[in-house]
Amino acid sequence: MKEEGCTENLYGGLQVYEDAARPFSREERLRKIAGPLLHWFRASARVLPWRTDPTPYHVWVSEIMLQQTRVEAVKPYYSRFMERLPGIRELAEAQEEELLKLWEGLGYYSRVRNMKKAAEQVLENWGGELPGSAAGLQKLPGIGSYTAGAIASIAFGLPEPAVDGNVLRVISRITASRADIGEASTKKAMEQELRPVLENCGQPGDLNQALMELGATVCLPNGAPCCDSCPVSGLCLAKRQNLTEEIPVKAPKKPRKIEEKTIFLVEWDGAVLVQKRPEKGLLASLYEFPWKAGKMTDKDTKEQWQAILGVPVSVNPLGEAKHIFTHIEWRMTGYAVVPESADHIRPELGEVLPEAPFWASESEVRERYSVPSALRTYAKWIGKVKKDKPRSCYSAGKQLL
DNA sequence: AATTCGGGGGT
DNA sequence: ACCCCAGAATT
Repeated sequence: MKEEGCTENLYGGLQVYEDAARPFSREERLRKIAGPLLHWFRASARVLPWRTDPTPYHVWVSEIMLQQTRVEAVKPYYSRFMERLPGIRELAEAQEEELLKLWEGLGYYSRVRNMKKAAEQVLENWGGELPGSAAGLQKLPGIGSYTAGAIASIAFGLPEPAVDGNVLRVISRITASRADIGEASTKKAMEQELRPVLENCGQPGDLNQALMELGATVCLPNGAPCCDSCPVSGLCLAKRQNLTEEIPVKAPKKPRKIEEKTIFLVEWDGAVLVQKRPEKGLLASLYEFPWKAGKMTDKDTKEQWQAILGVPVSVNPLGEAKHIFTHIEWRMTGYAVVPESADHIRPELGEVLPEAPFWASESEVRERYSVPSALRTYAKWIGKVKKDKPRSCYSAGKQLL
């Protein structure tokens, strides 16, 4: 019977079985997965942009982008990034604003800020080349135990573990471990267990990638593995004991905080008001539209902006939007605000608003300023709000004409 | 040991 | 809704 949600490419290569009467020890089991996994990986590895020429820089950039991010999402970002910043020096010398624009939409923006810092340190302390050891790599900002192991093994051929979410799931299932994969101690123990396996496999970079590739394409999460396609199913204790639904074990996460906000798209003469977010915290240093906590009415909005700008304004509703972060949920209400008169408009808003919003053209917002995806629903209205249209043109964020 | 960092796709 | 993702830094 075909496994639900799986493709039908059954694995027909090298497979290892064990005598049920004399099961392998935990150590033996892990040692024996290397051969089949390497064989499988060479035959079926996905072709990925960062695999064609795995220099330390290429592997580094790809691994940072891939942190908590799917391969498919990374591909276009990686290509554009490499085109613009082909080496460590270019990265170190790039402006933060341009880096954030290259990262726009990818999320976890401290990743790219840390990468610039690390590039500066590499020029300063390592002669412009990434350190060739896991310990040296891990001293750099943004490189933790996983990424250090990934670069060390893939780019330098060193037998270092690279334990990510995929590997935690794959190894937990193969060994039928019920240890909570959310615990740091579980990850640490797994890294130590994998060391001798990597030291004896001959191709540590490929084995690390094979473990991840297996997790991403075959040993899928949420109790939906494709065991018929798995090169190590004969060695997998979770499969034999029918525990693939139960393993891996992970503690539940706490609920999100809900924040209500009202977003203002203030447009005048082909420009829109934007402001820079604080340098620390959520979406640090990205650009946003002026906003206020809570859900405001159009009447409140009109009064507020007439007071701020010093001229009469018209207000059109842009509808509601929701954006879900890992730990916060924004529930937004948007309004387009358009001054009725171009005369006597207050040009410098830093005097009246602490966030100091400024006027930016539509093309500047598109090409220069990094705006978080959370605001995409409202950003797409830039340049489409015409004050000569009657307000009935807009209803619940949808253009009726 | 917990919390804080984004965003998107699959179920 | 809830899950997860080639995690790391900070508290």
